[in-house]
This record gives sequence, C-alpha cells and structure tokens, in this order.
Amino acid sequence: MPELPEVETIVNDLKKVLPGLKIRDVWSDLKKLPKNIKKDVVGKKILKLERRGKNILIYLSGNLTLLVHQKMTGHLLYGEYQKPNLKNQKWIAVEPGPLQDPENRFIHVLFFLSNSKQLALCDMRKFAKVAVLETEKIPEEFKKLGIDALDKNLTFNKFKEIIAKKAGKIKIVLMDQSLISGIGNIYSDEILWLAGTHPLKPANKLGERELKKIYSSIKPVLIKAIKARGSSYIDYRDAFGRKGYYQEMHYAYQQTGKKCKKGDGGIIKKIKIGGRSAHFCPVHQNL
DNA sequence: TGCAGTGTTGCTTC
DNA sequence: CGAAGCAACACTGC
Repeated sequence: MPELPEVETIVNDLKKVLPGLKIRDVWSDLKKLPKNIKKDVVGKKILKLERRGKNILIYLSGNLTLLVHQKMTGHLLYGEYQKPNLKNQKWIAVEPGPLQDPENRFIHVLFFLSNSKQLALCDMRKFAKVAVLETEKIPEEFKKLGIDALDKNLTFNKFKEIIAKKAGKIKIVLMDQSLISGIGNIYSDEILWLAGTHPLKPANKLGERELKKIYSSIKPVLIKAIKARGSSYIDYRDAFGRKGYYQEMHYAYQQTGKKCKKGDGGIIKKIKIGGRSAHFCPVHQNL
C-alpha cells in the first residue's frame, strides 16, 4: 500500500504523539516477528521518528531503532484498543470514531505505551516487516536504498545520472527502490501521466526533454499527495484511522476507461508491466 | 466456485 | 551483473 506520501503522512502524525513515551509491553500474533523484540524494546523510550523511502524508523533509548516497512497493506495506527471478549480475539478501538473502522480486525502487532495508548500495526496481508536494530547499524541496513525522491540533493543531473543508462522500462525503473526510493505503483503512474511519458519506454531511450519532464513531475505529484494525506485505494489509513483523499485526484491510477484529464480525448488504458498494473493515456503518453 | 487482481520486496533463475 | 518471474498472505469481486 503505502508509498512515500502515505508513509510521510503516518510518520508526521506519529511524530506529534510518540516522542517521549515509553514502550510498556508488546503483543503480536505474527510468528515472523524477531524473537527477542519484547525483551529489546520494553522499557525503552521513543526518541524520534524518521522516514526513509517507504521505511519508518522509530529511534529508541538504549541505541536501538525499530524499523517498520508497511509493504502492501500495513499501516501504523495510534489509539487505544481492547479485545472485546474471549471468543472474539479481534482488537477493537475503545473510543468511537475512525479507529473503529472494520479494518481494525487486521491488527497484528501492538506496542503498549506509557500513556495507556497503543501503537498498532494493522496489516491484512501480513507482508509488513518489523525489526529491531542497533542504531549504529542503520547505514548498513540502508546501504542499498536509493536517494529519497524528496531529497534536496536529487538534482536533475543526479536524476539523469541514476536513470538515463537503465535499459528497463521507465515505470519499473522509477519504482526501483535501489535507485530512487519512495515511488511505487500509484505514483509512478501519476508521475508518468503528468510528464507525458509512456510507461513502457526504456529509460535509456528517453531524451533530455523527456527526462526533464519526468524529473520535474516527481516532487509536485508527491507533495500534492502528501497535502491530500495520501491515497486510500483499499485499506490505507493514517495514524489516526482516517482515509487520505488523493485517490480522488488521481490522473491515471485506477482510472481505466475514464477520459484523460488533459482533455486530449484519450481514454485511460490499463496494461500489465512486470506483473503490475500500469495506467496511462494512449494519446499524450507516447512510446 | 474459482481465479485474477491488490499499495512491496526479495529471492531465484536465466 | 541486470532483468524477469514469482512467492510471501488474505481478501474481494467478477
């Protein structure tokens, strides 16, 4: 699910509430969590949070850092949950409101905090990654992660250097986290629609002009999506259980059969690229 | 009913 | 090495 704008939204939400709190306990029904996570994090204080690409870093006291990657359907929620009864083991929100969303039945990890609230990982497909690492090992952990799509150091020349030699299809290249981090299936479609580039075009066949258009589409699309608090295509919610609304502004992603918003008469088409769906306007996005 | 499709990534294979 | 295919999982909708 979450790409850079959704992760940024969640991290910004959590930055407002988590720093200063201590972790009192950990609950999970996932088998793949690190065995000693409870021993490692209980009693630790949350110091600060950071987003790197689509990764979430929660810095703890004791030189430890909690790393969360939400993968497809994961999202972190901040609230207060309880199990309603012994037969029904699903966690529900104590307070009425958006956190009582039925999607909360997919809560698989809970960090119990010192203010009686909890940090929950809700993840229908259970792809999400939760790890604890020593803070000084972060550079090693992220050594293969490409420059963040919103990094100020991502100049046009840097972008060109990273992208222009790749033989792969531009959509796939944009989604390659080891090159530029943060862009996924939704925002690669949106960026290419805005830039007017066909998603199948090989990156090394792009001209200077086309590269410039793609480069100058990345930040505006991502920043507009952050302002709209992300895209809630299926079950994405922010840290307080609210939907984003950028999906209402999508140009291409999941707009199959609709008129192109450039007004060029094109009808948004859906094709398959590398096992993913790709949406584009056949009129202004030419090969 | 069954199967294709869903925001990601990493492992395997060529 | 680069590129491609698929598995990890659970649910929805045709």
